[in-house]
Amino acid sequence: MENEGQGKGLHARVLETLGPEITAGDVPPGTVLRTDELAQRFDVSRTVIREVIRVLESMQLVASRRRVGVTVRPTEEWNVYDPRVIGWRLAGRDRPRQLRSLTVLRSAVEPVAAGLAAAHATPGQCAELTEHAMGMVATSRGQQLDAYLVHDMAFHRVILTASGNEMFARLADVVAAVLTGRTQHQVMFADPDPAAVTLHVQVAEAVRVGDAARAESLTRQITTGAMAELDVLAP
Amino acid sequence: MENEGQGKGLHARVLETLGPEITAGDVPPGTVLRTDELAQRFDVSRTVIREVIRVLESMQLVASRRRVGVTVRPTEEWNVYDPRVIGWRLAGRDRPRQLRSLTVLRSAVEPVAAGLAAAHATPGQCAELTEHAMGMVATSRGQQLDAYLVHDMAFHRVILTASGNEMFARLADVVAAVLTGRTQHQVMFADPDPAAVTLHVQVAEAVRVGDAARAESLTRQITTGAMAELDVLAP
DNA sequence: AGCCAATTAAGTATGACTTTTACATCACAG
DNA sequence: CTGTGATGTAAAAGTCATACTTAATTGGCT
Repeated sequence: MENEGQGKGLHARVLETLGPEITAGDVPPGTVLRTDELAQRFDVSRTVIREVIRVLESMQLVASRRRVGVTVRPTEEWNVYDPRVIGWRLAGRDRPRQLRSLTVLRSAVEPVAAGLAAAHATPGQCAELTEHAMGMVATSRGQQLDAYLVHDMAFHRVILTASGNEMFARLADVVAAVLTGRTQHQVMFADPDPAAVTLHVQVAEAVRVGDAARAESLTRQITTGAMAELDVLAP
Repeated sequence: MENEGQGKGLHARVLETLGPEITAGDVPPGTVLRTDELAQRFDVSRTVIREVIRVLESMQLVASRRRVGVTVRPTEEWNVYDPRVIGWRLAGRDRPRQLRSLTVLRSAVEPVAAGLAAAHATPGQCAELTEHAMGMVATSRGQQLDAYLVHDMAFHRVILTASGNEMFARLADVVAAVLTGRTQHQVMFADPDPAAVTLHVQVAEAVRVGDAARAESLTRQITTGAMAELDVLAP
Protein backbone atom coordinates (compact mmCIF):
# COMPACT_ATOMS: atom_id res chain seq x y z
CA MET A 1 0.00 0.00 0.00
CA GLU A 2 3.11 2.15 -0.12
CA ASN A 3 2.98 2.84 -3.82
CA GLU A 4 -0.21 3.70 -5.65
CA GLY A 5 -1.34 0.78 -7.76
CA GLN A 6 0.80 0.23 -10.81
CA GLY A 7 -2.27 -0.49 -12.87
CA LYS A 8 -2.23 2.87 -14.64
CA GLY A 9 0.43 4.16 -16.92
CA LEU A 10 3.70 5.48 -15.65
CA HIS A 11 2.86 9.12 -16.18
CA ALA A 12 -0.32 8.71 -14.13
CA ARG A 13 1.66 7.32 -11.22
CA VAL A 14 4.17 10.14 -11.34
CA LEU A 15 1.37 12.67 -11.60
CA GLU A 16 -0.39 11.20 -8.59
CA THR A 17 2.76 11.70 -6.57
CA LEU A 18 3.95 15.05 -7.84
CA GLY A 19 0.51 16.70 -7.97
CA PRO A 20 -0.37 16.13 -4.33
CA GLU A 21 3.13 17.18 -3.26
CA ILE A 22 2.60 20.53 -4.94
CA THR A 23 -0.97 21.15 -3.84
CA ALA A 24 -0.10 20.16 -0.30
CA GLY A 25 2.65 22.76 -0.24
CA ASP A 26 5.46 20.24 0.21
CA VAL A 27 6.99 21.77 -2.89
CA PRO A 28 6.30 25.44 -2.20
CA PRO A 29 5.66 28.02 -4.92
CA GLY A 30 8.82 29.34 -6.45
CA THR A 31 10.57 25.98 -6.24
CA VAL A 32 12.36 25.05 -9.44
CA LEU A 33 12.27 21.46 -10.64
CA ARG A 34 14.50 20.04 -13.35
CA THR A 35 13.12 17.40 -15.70
CA ASP A 36 16.31 15.36 -15.54
CA GLU A 37 16.21 15.24 -11.77
CA LEU A 38 12.58 14.20 -11.78
CA ALA A 39 13.32 11.50 -14.34
CA GLN A 40 16.06 10.22 -12.06
CA ARG A 41 13.95 10.45 -8.93
CA PHE A 42 11.03 8.50 -10.38
CA ASP A 43 13.25 6.24 -12.46
CA VAL A 44 11.38 6.95 -15.67
CA SER A 45 12.38 8.50 -18.94
CA ARG A 46 12.34 12.22 -19.56
CA THR A 47 9.47 11.62 -22.02
CA VAL A 48 7.20 10.54 -19.20
CA ILE A 49 8.22 13.47 -17.03
CA ARG A 50 7.56 15.91 -19.83
CA GLU A 51 4.00 14.63 -20.22
CA VAL A 52 3.44 15.00 -16.50
CA ILE A 53 4.83 18.53 -16.61
CA ARG A 54 2.50 19.40 -19.47
CA VAL A 55 -0.50 18.28 -17.43
CA LEU A 56 0.68 20.10 -14.32
CA GLU A 57 1.19 23.15 -16.52
CA SER A 58 -2.34 22.87 -17.85
CA MET A 59 -3.54 22.95 -14.24
CA GLN A 60 -1.51 26.11 -13.77
CA LEU A 61 0.38 24.43 -10.95
CA VAL A 62 3.73 24.95 -12.65
CA ALA A 63 5.26 27.03 -15.41
CA SER A 64 8.00 25.68 -17.63
CA ARG A 65 10.65 28.05 -18.99
CA ARG A 66 13.73 27.33 -21.00
CA ARG A 67 17.08 27.52 -19.37
CA VAL A 68 15.52 27.91 -15.94
CA GLY A 69 13.37 24.84 -15.31
CA VAL A 70 9.87 24.07 -14.11
CA THR A 71 8.69 26.57 -11.52
CA VAL A 72 5.87 25.96 -9.05
CA ARG A 73 3.35 28.76 -9.44
CA PRO A 74 1.75 30.68 -6.57
CA THR A 75 -1.47 29.27 -5.14
CA GLU A 76 -3.68 32.05 -6.47
CA GLU A 77 -2.92 31.01 -10.03
CA TRP A 78 -3.85 27.36 -9.67
CA ASN A 79 -6.82 25.93 -11.56
CA VAL A 80 -8.79 25.28 -8.41
CA TYR A 81 -11.74 23.98 -10.42
CA ASP A 82 -9.78 21.08 -11.86
CA PRO A 83 -11.27 17.93 -10.32
CA ARG A 84 -7.87 16.45 -9.67
CA VAL A 85 -6.61 19.57 -7.94
CA ILE A 86 -9.73 19.58 -5.80
CA GLY A 87 -9.22 15.94 -4.96
CA TRP A 88 -5.59 16.40 -4.07
CA ARG A 89 -6.29 19.37 -1.86
CA LEU A 90 -9.12 17.58 -0.11
CA ALA A 91 -6.78 14.70 0.58
CA GLY A 92 -4.01 16.94 1.78
CA ARG A 93 -3.07 19.23 4.58
CA ASP A 94 -5.47 22.12 4.07
CA ARG A 95 -8.52 19.98 3.65
CA PRO A 96 -10.49 22.13 6.14
CA ARG A 97 -9.89 25.34 4.23
CA GLN A 98 -10.75 23.63 0.96
CA LEU A 99 -13.92 22.16 2.38
CA ARG A 100 -14.93 25.62 3.55
CA SER A 101 -14.26 27.21 0.14
CA LEU A 102 -16.30 24.57 -1.59
CA THR A 103 -19.16 24.86 0.87
CA VAL A 104 -19.36 28.58 0.20
CA LEU A 105 -19.38 27.93 -3.53
CA ARG A 106 -22.11 25.38 -3.00
CA SER A 107 -24.16 27.87 -0.99
CA ALA A 108 -24.02 30.24 -3.93
CA VAL A 109 -24.75 27.78 -6.67
CA GLU A 110 -27.25 25.28 -5.35
CA PRO A 111 -30.14 27.62 -4.58
CA VAL A 112 -30.03 29.09 -8.07
CA ALA A 113 -29.72 25.60 -9.54
CA ALA A 114 -32.78 24.48 -7.57
CA GLY A 115 -34.75 27.42 -8.89
CA LEU A 116 -33.82 26.51 -12.45
CA ALA A 117 -34.57 22.85 -11.77
CA ALA A 118 -38.09 23.80 -10.77
CA ALA A 119 -38.50 25.27 -14.22
CA HIS A 120 -36.70 22.60 -16.24
CA ALA A 121 -36.84 19.28 -14.42
CA THR A 122 -38.35 16.38 -16.35
CA PRO A 123 -40.98 14.17 -14.70
CA GLY A 124 -38.36 11.48 -14.39
CA GLN A 125 -36.02 13.82 -12.56
CA CYS A 126 -38.84 14.88 -10.23
CA ALA A 127 -39.46 11.23 -9.46
CA GLU A 128 -35.80 10.64 -8.68
CA LEU A 129 -35.83 13.68 -6.46
CA THR A 130 -38.74 12.54 -4.32
CA GLU A 131 -37.34 9.03 -4.27
CA HIS A 132 -34.04 10.20 -2.82
CA ALA A 133 -35.77 12.59 -0.43
CA MET A 134 -37.81 9.63 0.83
CA GLY A 135 -34.63 7.61 1.09
CA MET A 136 -33.12 10.34 3.23
CA VAL A 137 -36.15 10.26 5.51
CA ALA A 138 -35.94 6.49 5.80
CA THR A 139 -32.23 6.49 6.67
CA SER A 140 -32.18 9.61 8.83
CA ARG A 141 -32.44 7.74 12.11
CA GLY A 142 -30.41 5.00 13.68
CA GLN A 143 -26.80 5.44 12.55
CA GLN A 144 -27.36 4.81 8.88
CA LEU A 145 -25.14 7.70 7.87
CA ASP A 146 -23.63 5.88 4.90
CA ALA A 147 -26.96 5.03 3.34
CA TYR A 148 -28.17 8.55 4.08
CA LEU A 149 -25.12 10.01 2.37
CA VAL A 150 -25.83 8.06 -0.81
CA HIS A 151 -29.30 9.54 -1.08
CA ASP A 152 -28.08 13.00 -0.14
CA MET A 153 -25.43 13.01 -2.86
CA ALA A 154 -27.86 11.64 -5.43
CA PHE A 155 -30.43 14.25 -4.50
CA HIS A 156 -28.08 17.15 -5.02
CA ARG A 157 -26.71 15.65 -8.21
CA VAL A 158 -30.20 15.52 -9.68
CA ILE A 159 -30.85 19.13 -8.67
CA LEU A 160 -27.65 20.31 -10.33
CA THR A 161 -28.14 18.37 -13.55
CA ALA A 162 -31.87 19.20 -13.75
CA SER A 163 -30.95 22.88 -13.67
CA GLY A 164 -30.08 22.49 -17.33
CA ASN A 165 -26.89 24.50 -16.86
CA GLU A 166 -23.75 22.62 -17.78
CA MET A 167 -21.61 24.66 -15.40
CA PHE A 168 -23.84 23.70 -12.50
CA ALA A 169 -24.03 20.08 -13.59
CA ARG A 170 -20.25 19.79 -13.53
CA LEU A 171 -20.23 20.74 -9.84
CA ALA A 172 -22.08 17.59 -8.86
CA ASP A 173 -18.86 15.77 -8.08
CA VAL A 174 -17.63 18.68 -5.99
CA VAL A 175 -20.82 18.75 -3.96
CA ALA A 176 -20.60 15.00 -3.51
CA ALA A 177 -17.07 15.41 -2.21
CA VAL A 178 -18.19 18.10 0.21
CA LEU A 179 -21.03 15.97 1.54
CA THR A 180 -18.74 12.99 1.92
CA GLY A 181 -16.18 15.09 3.71
CA ARG A 182 -18.76 16.42 6.10
CA THR A 183 -20.08 12.96 6.93
CA GLN A 184 -16.58 11.68 7.58
CA HIS A 185 -15.93 14.51 9.99
CA GLN A 186 -19.15 14.10 11.86
CA VAL A 187 -19.49 12.19 15.05
CA MET A 188 -20.33 8.65 14.11
CA PHE A 189 -23.44 8.34 16.20
CA ALA A 190 -25.00 11.69 15.34
CA ASP A 191 -28.04 11.39 13.10
CA PRO A 192 -28.61 14.04 10.44
CA ASP A 193 -30.47 17.20 11.38
CA PRO A 194 -34.22 16.43 11.08
CA ALA A 195 -34.88 19.95 9.87
CA ALA A 196 -32.52 19.44 6.93
CA VAL A 197 -34.27 16.21 6.01
CA THR A 198 -37.63 17.95 5.96
CA LEU A 199 -36.21 20.72 3.80
CA HIS A 200 -35.06 18.21 1.20
CA VAL A 201 -38.54 16.73 1.00
CA GLN A 202 -39.98 20.19 0.58
CA VAL A 203 -37.48 21.08 -2.14
CA ALA A 204 -38.43 17.96 -4.07
CA GLU A 205 -42.06 18.97 -3.80
CA ALA A 206 -41.40 22.58 -4.84
CA VAL A 207 -39.47 21.41 -7.89
CA ARG A 208 -42.25 18.99 -8.77
CA VAL A 209 -44.89 21.69 -8.78
CA GLY A 210 -42.59 24.12 -10.53
CA ASP A 211 -42.35 26.67 -7.73
CA ALA A 212 -38.95 28.13 -8.53
CA ALA A 213 -38.88 30.82 -5.86
CA ARG A 214 -39.78 28.34 -3.15
CA ALA A 215 -37.28 25.75 -4.37
CA GLU A 216 -34.55 28.38 -4.32
CA SER A 217 -35.46 29.68 -0.90
CA LEU A 218 -35.67 26.23 0.66
CA THR A 219 -32.36 25.19 -0.85
CA ARG A 220 -30.81 28.35 0.49
CA GLN A 221 -31.92 27.24 3.92
CA ILE A 222 -30.22 23.90 3.40
CA THR A 223 -26.92 25.44 2.34
CA THR A 224 -26.87 28.09 5.04
CA GLY A 225 -27.50 25.28 7.49
CA ALA A 226 -24.53 23.43 6.05
CA MET A 227 -22.36 26.50 6.53
CA ALA A 228 -23.51 26.98 10.08
CA GLU A 229 -22.70 23.35 10.76
CA LEU A 230 -19.24 23.97 9.36
CA ASP A 231 -18.72 26.86 11.74
CA VAL A 232 -19.53 24.66 14.71
CA LEU A 233 -17.02 21.97 13.73
CA ALA A 234 -14.47 24.49 12.49
CA PRO A 235 -10.83 23.63 13.10
CA MET B 1 -2.67 36.16 -39.61
CA GLU B 2 -3.60 32.73 -40.91
CA ASN B 3 -1.53 30.79 -38.41
CA GLU B 4 -1.40 31.64 -34.75
CA GLY B 5 1.90 33.22 -33.94
CA GLN B 6 4.77 30.77 -34.00
CA GLY B 7 6.24 32.39 -30.95
CA LYS B 8 5.09 29.62 -28.62
CA GLY B 9 6.28 26.06 -28.67
CA LEU B 10 5.08 23.54 -31.19
CA HIS B 11 2.79 21.73 -28.79
CA ALA B 12 1.03 24.99 -27.96
CA ARG B 13 0.33 25.64 -31.61
CA VAL B 14 -1.05 22.17 -32.16
CA LEU B 15 -3.15 22.48 -29.01
CA GLU B 16 -4.58 25.80 -30.16
CA THR B 17 -5.75 24.12 -33.33
CA LEU B 18 -6.95 20.78 -32.04
CA GLY B 19 -8.62 22.12 -28.92
CA PRO B 20 -10.94 24.56 -30.67
CA GLU B 21 -11.75 21.95 -33.31
CA ILE B 22 -13.00 19.63 -30.60
CA THR B 23 -14.86 22.18 -28.50
CA ALA B 24 -16.48 23.61 -31.61
CA GLY B 25 -17.79 20.19 -32.50
CA ASP B 26 -15.85 19.90 -35.75
CA VAL B 27 -14.46 16.66 -34.35
CA PRO B 28 -17.62 15.23 -32.80
CA PRO B 29 -17.59 13.04 -29.68
CA GLY B 30 -16.85 9.44 -30.44
CA THR B 31 -14.34 10.28 -33.14
CA VAL B 32 -11.07 8.39 -32.79
CA LEU B 33 -7.81 10.07 -33.58
CA ARG B 34 -4.52 8.27 -34.11
CA THR B 35 -1.33 9.82 -32.83
CA ASP B 36 0.76 9.13 -35.93
CA GLU B 37 -1.95 10.54 -38.17
CA LEU B 38 -1.97 13.71 -36.09
CA ALA B 39 1.81 13.81 -36.20
CA GLN B 40 1.62 13.59 -39.97
CA ARG B 41 -1.15 16.16 -40.26
CA PHE B 42 0.64 18.78 -38.17
CA ASP B 43 4.07 17.78 -39.41
CA VAL B 44 5.47 17.37 -35.92
CA SER B 45 6.92 14.43 -34.06
CA ARG B 46 4.83 11.95 -32.15
CA THR B 47 6.42 13.32 -28.97
CA VAL B 48 4.71 16.67 -29.44
CA ILE B 49 1.38 15.06 -30.26
CA ARG B 50 1.55 12.92 -27.14
CA GLU B 51 2.00 15.99 -24.96
CA VAL B 52 -0.95 17.66 -26.62
CA ILE B 53 -3.04 14.55 -26.09
CA ARG B 54 -2.09 14.48 -22.41
CA VAL B 55 -3.30 18.04 -21.98
CA LEU B 56 -6.50 17.40 -23.91
CA GLU B 57 -6.98 14.34 -21.72
CA SER B 58 -6.50 16.42 -18.58
CA MET B 59 -9.29 18.66 -19.84
CA GLN B 60 -11.43 15.56 -20.25
CA LEU B 61 -11.90 16.41 -23.90
CA VAL B 62 -10.45 13.08 -25.03
CA ALA B 63 -9.66 9.68 -23.62
CA SER B 64 -6.68 7.68 -24.78
CA ARG B 65 -6.87 3.90 -24.84
CA ARG B 66 -4.43 1.35 -26.13
CA ARG B 67 -5.12 -0.43 -29.37
CA VAL B 68 -8.06 1.86 -30.10
CA GLY B 69 -6.74 5.42 -30.22
CA VAL B 70 -7.67 8.77 -28.80
CA THR B 71 -11.43 9.14 -28.48
CA VAL B 72 -13.25 12.46 -28.23
CA ARG B 73 -15.39 12.37 -25.11
CA PRO B 74 -19.03 13.50 -24.90
CA THR B 75 -19.65 17.13 -24.08
CA GLU B 76 -21.04 16.47 -20.61
CA GLU B 77 -17.69 15.13 -19.47
CA TRP B 78 -15.60 18.11 -20.51
CA ASN B 79 -13.84 20.24 -17.92
CA VAL B 80 -15.97 23.27 -18.69
CA TYR B 81 -14.22 25.28 -15.97
CA ASP B 82 -10.85 25.06 -17.67
CA PRO B 83 -10.03 28.60 -18.81
CA ARG B 84 -8.80 27.41 -22.17
CA VAL B 85 -11.94 25.36 -22.80
CA ILE B 86 -14.02 28.38 -21.89
CA GLY B 87 -12.00 30.55 -24.22
CA TRP B 88 -12.25 28.11 -27.09
CA ARG B 89 -15.98 27.72 -26.70
CA LEU B 90 -16.48 31.47 -26.49
CA ALA B 91 -14.53 31.85 -29.70
CA GLY B 92 -16.41 29.07 -31.43
CA ARG B 93 -19.78 28.19 -32.82
CA ASP B 94 -21.87 27.93 -29.67
CA ARG B 95 -20.65 31.14 -28.15
CA PRO B 96 -24.25 32.24 -27.38
CA ARG B 97 -25.01 29.14 -25.36
CA GLN B 98 -21.72 29.41 -23.53
CA LEU B 99 -22.29 33.07 -22.76
CA ARG B 100 -25.69 32.17 -21.35
CA SER B 101 -24.30 29.38 -19.16
CA LEU B 102 -21.65 31.66 -17.77
CA THR B 103 -24.10 34.47 -17.14
CA VAL B 104 -26.25 32.11 -15.09
CA LEU B 105 -23.20 31.00 -13.13
CA ARG B 106 -22.34 34.63 -12.57
CA SER B 107 -25.84 35.38 -11.34
CA ALA B 108 -25.42 32.68 -8.73
CA VAL B 109 -21.94 33.53 -7.58
CA GLU B 110 -21.59 37.31 -7.64
CA PRO B 111 -24.31 38.22 -5.15
CA VAL B 112 -22.87 35.85 -2.57
CA ALA B 113 -19.38 37.13 -3.33
CA ALA B 114 -20.56 40.71 -2.82
CA GLY B 115 -22.05 39.78 0.54
CA LEU B 116 -18.77 38.26 1.62
CA ALA B 117 -16.86 41.22 0.26
CA ALA B 118 -18.89 43.51 2.50
CA ALA B 119 -17.56 41.52 5.43
CA HIS B 120 -13.96 41.05 4.30
CA ALA B 121 -12.97 43.88 1.97
CA THR B 122 -9.91 45.88 2.99
CA PRO B 123 -10.06 49.68 2.94
CA GLY B 124 -7.90 49.59 -0.16
CA GLN B 125 -10.34 47.32 -1.93
CA CYS B 126 -13.23 49.56 -0.92
CA ALA B 127 -11.40 52.50 -2.42
CA GLU B 128 -10.81 50.61 -5.68
CA LEU B 129 -14.46 49.73 -5.74
CA THR B 130 -15.72 53.30 -5.44
CA GLU B 131 -13.07 54.45 -7.86
CA HIS B 132 -14.26 52.04 -10.55
CA ALA B 133 -17.91 52.79 -9.80
CA MET B 134 -17.12 56.46 -10.32
CA GLY B 135 -15.31 55.57 -13.50
CA MET B 136 -18.39 53.76 -14.72
CA VAL B 137 -20.51 56.81 -14.01
CA ALA B 138 -18.06 59.03 -15.85
CA THR B 139 -17.96 56.83 -18.94
CA SER B 140 -21.61 55.82 -19.02
CA ARG B 141 -22.66 58.43 -21.54
CA GLY B 142 -21.46 59.29 -25.00
CA GLN B 143 -20.29 56.07 -26.65
CA GLN B 144 -17.40 55.36 -24.32
CA LEU B 145 -18.27 51.67 -24.10
CA ASP B 146 -14.65 50.53 -24.13
CA ALA B 147 -13.62 52.72 -21.22
CA TYR B 148 -16.79 51.76 -19.40
CA LEU B 149 -16.03 48.07 -19.90
CA VAL B 150 -12.60 48.44 -18.32
CA HIS B 151 -14.09 49.86 -15.14
CA ASP B 152 -16.91 47.31 -15.15
CA MET B 153 -14.50 44.38 -15.37
CA ALA B 154 -12.23 45.85 -12.70
CA PHE B 155 -15.18 46.44 -10.40
CA HIS B 156 -16.37 42.88 -10.56
CA ARG B 157 -12.86 41.53 -10.24
CA VAL B 158 -12.42 43.43 -6.98
CA ILE B 159 -15.73 42.13 -5.67
CA LEU B 160 -14.78 38.54 -6.43
CA THR B 161 -11.29 38.74 -4.96
CA ALA B 162 -12.44 40.74 -1.93
CA SER B 163 -14.85 37.93 -1.10
CA GLY B 164 -11.87 36.07 0.30
CA ASN B 165 -12.97 32.86 -1.38
CA GLU B 166 -10.43 31.43 -3.79
CA MET B 167 -13.11 29.69 -5.87
CA PHE B 168 -14.87 32.99 -6.42
CA ALA B 169 -11.66 34.84 -7.11
CA ARG B 170 -10.78 32.43 -9.90
CA LEU B 171 -14.01 33.33 -11.71
CA ALA B 172 -12.86 36.91 -12.28
CA ASP B 173 -11.53 36.07 -15.72
CA VAL B 174 -14.75 34.33 -16.62
CA VAL B 175 -16.82 37.32 -15.59
CA ALA B 176 -14.50 39.59 -17.54
CA ALA B 177 -15.02 37.42 -20.59
CA VAL B 178 -18.79 37.58 -20.16
CA LEU B 179 -18.78 41.34 -19.82
CA THR B 180 -16.54 41.70 -22.86
CA GLY B 181 -18.76 39.38 -24.84
CA ARG B 182 -21.83 41.35 -23.93
CA THR B 183 -20.27 44.66 -24.91
CA GLN B 184 -19.17 43.24 -28.24
CA HIS B 185 -22.68 42.09 -29.00
CA GLN B 186 -24.31 45.34 -28.06
CA VAL B 187 -25.25 47.99 -30.51
CA MET B 188 -22.31 50.30 -30.78
CA PHE B 189 -24.18 53.49 -29.99
CA ALA B 190 -26.18 52.19 -27.03
CA ASP B 191 -25.01 53.57 -23.70
CA PRO B 192 -25.09 51.32 -20.64
CA ASP B 193 -28.30 51.08 -18.64
CA PRO B 194 -28.27 54.03 -16.17
CA ALA B 195 -29.99 51.89 -13.55
CA ALA B 196 -27.13 49.39 -13.65
CA VAL B 197 -24.59 52.16 -13.20
CA THR B 198 -26.42 53.43 -10.14
CA LEU B 199 -26.54 49.92 -8.71
CA HIS B 200 -22.77 49.59 -8.98
CA VAL B 201 -22.30 52.80 -7.04
CA GLN B 202 -24.67 51.55 -4.39
CA VAL B 203 -22.89 48.19 -4.16
CA ALA B 204 -19.59 49.94 -3.61
CA GLU B 205 -21.17 51.95 -0.83
CA ALA B 206 -22.80 48.91 0.78
CA VAL B 207 -19.50 47.05 0.78
CA ARG B 208 -17.75 50.06 2.26
CA VAL B 209 -20.14 50.29 5.19
CA GLY B 210 -20.15 46.52 5.59
CA ASP B 211 -23.82 45.97 4.83
CA ALA B 212 -23.60 42.40 3.52
CA ALA B 213 -27.31 41.83 2.99
CA ARG B 214 -27.66 45.03 1.00
CA ALA B 215 -24.54 44.36 -1.07
CA GLU B 216 -25.86 40.91 -1.93
CA SER B 217 -29.33 42.14 -2.81
CA LEU B 218 -28.05 44.99 -4.98
CA THR B 219 -25.65 42.70 -6.80
CA ARG B 220 -28.48 40.28 -7.40
CA GLN B 221 -30.32 43.11 -9.11
CA ILE B 222 -27.32 43.71 -11.33
CA THR B 223 -27.02 40.08 -12.38
CA THR B 224 -30.72 39.56 -12.95
CA GLY B 225 -30.60 42.67 -15.08
CA ALA B 226 -27.76 41.14 -17.05
CA MET B 227 -29.80 38.00 -17.60
CA ALA B 228 -32.83 39.95 -18.71
CA GLU B 229 -30.64 41.84 -21.14
CA LEU B 230 -29.43 38.51 -22.47
CA ASP B 231 -32.99 37.38 -23.07
CA VAL B 232 -33.70 40.45 -25.16
CA LEU B 233 -30.69 39.95 -27.41
CA ALA B 234 -31.09 36.16 -27.46
CA PRO B 235 -30.22 34.43 -30.71
C1' DA C 1 26.92 50.56 -19.50
C1' DG C 2 26.38 47.63 -23.27
C1' DC C 3 27.39 43.81 -26.12
C1' DC C 4 28.80 39.09 -27.18
C1' DA C 5 29.73 34.37 -26.24
C1' DA C 6 29.30 30.38 -23.49
C1' DT C 7 26.36 27.48 -21.04
C1' DT C 8 22.32 25.40 -19.46
C1' DA C 9 17.93 23.26 -19.48
C1' DA C 10 13.80 22.77 -21.99
C1' DG C 11 12.02 21.58 -26.62
C1' DT C 12 11.97 18.53 -30.66
C1' DA C 13 12.97 14.51 -33.60
C1' DT C 14 13.73 9.72 -34.43
C1' DG C 15 13.78 4.84 -34.06
C1' DA C 16 13.57 0.81 -31.51
C1' DC C 17 11.13 -1.76 -28.30
C1' DT C 18 7.14 -3.11 -24.80
C1' DT C 19 2.48 -3.66 -23.30
C1' DT C 20 -2.14 -3.78 -23.59
C1' DT C 21 -6.26 -5.22 -25.82
C1' DA C 22 -9.75 -5.43 -29.60
C1' DC C 23 -10.82 -8.65 -32.87
C1' DA C 24 -10.91 -12.69 -35.43
C1' DT C 25 -10.19 -17.41 -35.68
C1' DC C 26 -10.87 -21.88 -34.31
C1' DA C 27 -12.31 -25.68 -31.21
C1' DC C 28 -15.68 -27.71 -28.62
C1' DA C 29 -20.07 -28.57 -26.33
C1' DG C 30 -25.03 -28.03 -26.54
C1' DC D 1 -25.85 -25.64 -36.80
C1' DT D 2 -25.22 -22.30 -32.99
C1' DG D 3 -23.45 -20.26 -29.08
C1' DT D 4 -19.63 -20.19 -25.90
C1' DG D 5 -14.98 -20.03 -24.81
C1' DA D 6 -9.89 -20.36 -25.47
C1' DT D 7 -6.15 -18.60 -28.22
C1' DG D 8 -3.29 -16.10 -31.27
C1' DT D 9 -2.37 -11.99 -33.86
C1' DA D 10 -1.86 -7.42 -34.89
C1' DA D 11 -2.66 -2.55 -34.10
C1' DA D 12 -1.97 1.43 -31.54
C1' DA D 13 -0.56 3.65 -27.38
C1' DG D 14 3.15 3.62 -24.01
C1' DT D 15 8.04 3.77 -22.86
C1' DC D 16 12.95 4.52 -23.47
C1' DA D 17 17.48 6.21 -25.11
C1' DT D 18 19.91 9.39 -27.75
C1' DA D 19 21.08 13.03 -30.54
C1' DC D 20 20.16 17.47 -31.80
C1' DT D 21 17.88 22.42 -31.65
C1' DT D 22 16.48 26.61 -29.49
C1' DA D 23 16.02 30.11 -26.29
C1' DA D 24 17.47 32.59 -22.43
C1' DT D 25 20.56 33.51 -18.45
C1' DT D 26 24.95 34.46 -16.96
C1' DG D 27 29.22 36.38 -16.93
C1' DG D 28 33.07 38.21 -19.01
C1' DC D 29 35.01 41.44 -22.29
C1' DT D 30 35.26 45.77 -24.64
